[in-house]
Amino acid sequence: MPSTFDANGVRGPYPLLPPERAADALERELVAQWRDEQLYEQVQAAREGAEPWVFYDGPPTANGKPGIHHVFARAIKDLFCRHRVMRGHYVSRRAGWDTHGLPVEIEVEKQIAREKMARDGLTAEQVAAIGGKKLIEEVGIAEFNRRCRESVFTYKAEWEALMERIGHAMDYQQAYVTYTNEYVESVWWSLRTLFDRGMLHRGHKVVPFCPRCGTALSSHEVALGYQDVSDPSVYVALDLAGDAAAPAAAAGLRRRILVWTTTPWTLVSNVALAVNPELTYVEVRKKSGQPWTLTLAEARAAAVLGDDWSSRWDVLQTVTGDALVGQRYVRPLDWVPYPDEGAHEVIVGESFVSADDGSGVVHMAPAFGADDYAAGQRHGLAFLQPVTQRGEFDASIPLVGGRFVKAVDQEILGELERRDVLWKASTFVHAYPHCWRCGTPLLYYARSSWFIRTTSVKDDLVARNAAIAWHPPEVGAGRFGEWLSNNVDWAISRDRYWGTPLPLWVNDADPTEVQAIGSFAELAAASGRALPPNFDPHRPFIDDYTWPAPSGTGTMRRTSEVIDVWYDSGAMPFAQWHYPFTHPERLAQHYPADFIAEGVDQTRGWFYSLLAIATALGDALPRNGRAGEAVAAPYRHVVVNDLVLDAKGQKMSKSKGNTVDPWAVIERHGIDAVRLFLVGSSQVWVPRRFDEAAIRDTAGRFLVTLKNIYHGIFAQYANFGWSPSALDPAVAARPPLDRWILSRLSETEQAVDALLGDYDATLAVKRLIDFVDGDLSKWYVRLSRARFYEVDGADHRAAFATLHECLTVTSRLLAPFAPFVSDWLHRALMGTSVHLASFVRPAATRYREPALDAAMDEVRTLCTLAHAARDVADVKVRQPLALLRCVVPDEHSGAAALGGLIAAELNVKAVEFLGSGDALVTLEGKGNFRTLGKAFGKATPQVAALVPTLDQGALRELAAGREVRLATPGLGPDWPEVLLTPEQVTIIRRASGDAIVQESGGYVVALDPTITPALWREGAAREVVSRVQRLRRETGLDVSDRITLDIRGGATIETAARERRDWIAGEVLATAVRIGADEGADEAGTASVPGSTGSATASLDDNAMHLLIRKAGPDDGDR
RNA sequence: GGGCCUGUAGCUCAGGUGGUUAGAGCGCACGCCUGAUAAGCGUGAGGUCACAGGUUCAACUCCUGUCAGGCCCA
Repeated sequence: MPSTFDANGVRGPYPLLPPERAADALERELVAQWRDEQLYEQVQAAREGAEPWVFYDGPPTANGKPGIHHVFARAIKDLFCRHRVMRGHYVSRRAGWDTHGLPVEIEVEKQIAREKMARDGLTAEQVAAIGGKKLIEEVGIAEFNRRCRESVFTYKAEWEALMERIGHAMDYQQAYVTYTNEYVESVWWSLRTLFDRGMLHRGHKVVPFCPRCGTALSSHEVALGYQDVSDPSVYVALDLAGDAAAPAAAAGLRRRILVWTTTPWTLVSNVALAVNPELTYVEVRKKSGQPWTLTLAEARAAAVLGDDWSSRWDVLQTVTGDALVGQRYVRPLDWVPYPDEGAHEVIVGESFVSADDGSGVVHMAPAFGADDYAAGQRHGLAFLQPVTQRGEFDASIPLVGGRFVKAVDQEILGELERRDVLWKASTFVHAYPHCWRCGTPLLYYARSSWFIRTTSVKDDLVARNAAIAWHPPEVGAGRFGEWLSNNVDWAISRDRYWGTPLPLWVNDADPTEVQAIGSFAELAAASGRALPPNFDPHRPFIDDYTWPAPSGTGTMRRTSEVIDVWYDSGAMPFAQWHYPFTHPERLAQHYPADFIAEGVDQTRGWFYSLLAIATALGDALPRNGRAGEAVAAPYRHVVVNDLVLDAKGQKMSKSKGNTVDPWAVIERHGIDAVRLFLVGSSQVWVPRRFDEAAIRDTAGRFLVTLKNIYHGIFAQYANFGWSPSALDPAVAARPPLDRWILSRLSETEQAVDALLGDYDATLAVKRLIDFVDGDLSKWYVRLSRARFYEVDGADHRAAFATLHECLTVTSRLLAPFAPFVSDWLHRALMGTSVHLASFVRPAATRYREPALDAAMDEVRTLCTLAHAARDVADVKVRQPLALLRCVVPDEHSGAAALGGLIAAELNVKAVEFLGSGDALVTLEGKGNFRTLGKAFGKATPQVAALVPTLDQGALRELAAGREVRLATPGLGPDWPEVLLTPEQVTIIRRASGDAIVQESGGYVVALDPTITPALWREGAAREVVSRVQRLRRETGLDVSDRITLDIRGGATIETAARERRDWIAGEVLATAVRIGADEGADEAGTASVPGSTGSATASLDDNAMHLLIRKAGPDDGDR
């Protein structure tokens, strides 16, 4: 039965997995197989009706190629979903696509620009000068949006192919798409709900603005674009006016105040200066007697004027900031006339002014800074806005009119110099936000925008966040929590084209009259027009829907903006189900999520938009509590992963050219190894280096070991006739080694399951690798190898049954991390897909024997010491020795019962365990600081120092568990004597006698290194076997081929060989063993079949030996 | 400048309610094994646990500060 061949030429019931088989090829076959048998659908069907476990997939934008960091994030999502499925849950895994927004528009805009260059013969610079918005409006919004809709799925096929290749089990067939009418309608419903609750309002705010894209950016978008740039650092000294009482003024000196800015172009719009009322300011004059003074913060003097400033400057006056408030000054540039309203050229007090940089005096341009704008509101300052939305100065401005503000630093500086107000100009490098798509430096710019009043639910946001289990917790409590507590209203409108249109209609005669439309039906009713069958809610079509204002005057027209794409993705919990329009019960079944996982860069992105929208909507969503009533979060657990860096620890970026092509990496290592490496190398929330050498050395090696165990130990021998059957001994009847590995297996199974339940994938991987490598491969298989060479007999069956169980359970534990090789293994062993299996076995079938685990640990420690002793003795393991004596800290541990394993592993004839009472043992005492410290406090070191002085009698008492009284003369009157308990003293037993001793942590071995002539002969016989086995391999024989063997050598060798002739024959599968010339050995080289003979000469302790093997023909028969 | 994280062997990382000799893998050296073989195994050498103070009988671990790196935000 075992030597049958199947259609693929594979022998036996267990398919072979040769180590040279490339992981990539094996995985690709499984990809195809899974597709053919619709494995994902099978898995989902098998769990239909089971307790749901809800997962949300953060939708990616498919207009860029997926990178290795996507593989990382998806490996995390996938593994927890797979684990929960195998745990018995129904896990819906609906993919989604984020399809709106600037990223899409930018791509299409680039196409349009390229086409225009080609068509009109323009250069890139000429096209860029036209500006994005003009370019788009030239082709028309309808055409532009049509192309956006097309472009958004440019890389959809590649995404889907990669996701399939990496084994990301997700439903891509029914993916939700944010641009669909259903999705948009749900988003409208939510916005109308917020509008009705008074949470949607129009405001005027300073926002980060991209002049090229012509749009404001959300804070999460700003976060994406910080770059280190060199900017001007400019000090201007402005003339102070008034205050004739000042000493310098009385002395007729010109008085100036020093102001620092990094944006000289905003000086054009300067209307005020701000000082901190609490800070101390000084007015200084050069000792060399120039006719002018400077005023600045005292704390900044050294930094601005030099560390030795006090030796070169006199302080004329020291005042606090509030004394400066209200004083007048002369603005640096007078190009922009003041409006009728608002104060100007005045010093105001503001607490945000710090003494950490600059001069302690800040210039205020309310149109160009959030702080400035707020100060402008507080102090009623004038508002100068000489800059267009394209970031260019109005044409009416002298010198710089029509120029981009960031490009005219030199002109401005020159003008300041001419006007004699420039004090000092240099440059400095700092992080400045840039447009995350086009790289243009952002401007802070006051403009009108629509906001969600998230500040009104701030407490609720914080409370709901507290209900989220963050992995790691510090992201939720720190990074995210800190930020939430400083929440500002969410600016959701964008002056763009390809996005969900903001469903607000405003009366063109009275902007305070606003209507929110919450569904397509409402739109039809309000506009009095039936919607066409091919209704498209996007621009520009939606803008055609207008109607007479309900108030009687004017026309309701849609406000022109679209919404922030983060709102789209944050609305996915309900919008993916077209809530509340279709099957509203579906949302209740899928809300809230049990689990989401994304990169840390989503903290202010999707993590926030999900929470903000859910909180703002409150009880408009099912199972979401009432606003203000902290009960629920839209996701219960979130696993946050950090960046994937390159091998040198550098951030990956296209510009550095150090990005990794996932396909190439997968081809080299297989995705299983890549996934294991990404998840297992360190906690996922720590940035990790992507190092291919490390993949090979860790995950790759682990998988090779696992395949070796299956192929090299299990399958090729099991195919001689073993398969699970009733003939296999019951677990309790198997040898200790088998029971031990099964006990370790059960412990690993429980640990991995618990760790995954606790969202700790990294530790789970490490536990599993430790089991396979440390316990199964390095110990169980190595010590059991000989048991796999036969398939009959109880011991052999026990070994096969044990290893079969270990491999089967291991494949299940591995399935969430390495879904391919685990599935291959499970199918090979059980005939079924691992992904349909249960993650853990029923508790009753998990064998545990903790005492055996502990005893085996001791045995392994003793073996380590014994190996070290053999090293010291310089006797190789092949040479048998007579005796090894062992001592363990607890003489009643179970290690002694496993002495046979030590004897076999160390090749010694006998292993003895010595107890405290043994004459060969001397005891040593050592203080146990942990227990001594509790009892003796400050006297601990003195008492501990006395412990080693205890005599053998006292130590034997302690070893027997009795207390000992100890006189302590040096300890003073408080401690004339102490009572030592056994817990306070660690007893170390040392074997003594004529032996090589190794000791560690209370474990001692003593090896007798004597090699008697009888032991030498036994060693020589083993040497012969070893040489013959090597010859067999070199000759290319199969493991089951029979041979004939000729041995010739000195008398000692031949005597040793004759003594163990039958044993040698059995070990090397020899049908005949001839020893010495008198037995008529053939001469080497007479073989007729090439490759079937081999010979070798070796020497053993100066005794030469000649070996000749010959493949036995069918005629040789058994002897 | 603020928030969060990190700093342990040449490299990648564990760990510890404070307690005796701080661990693993890789790499390195030496050796073993030879029916897992373009495999397997063992032993060993490598560390003032970033630095400085403090608390304590005892600090790599707790506290404070400093330095360096990372991420996020100003």
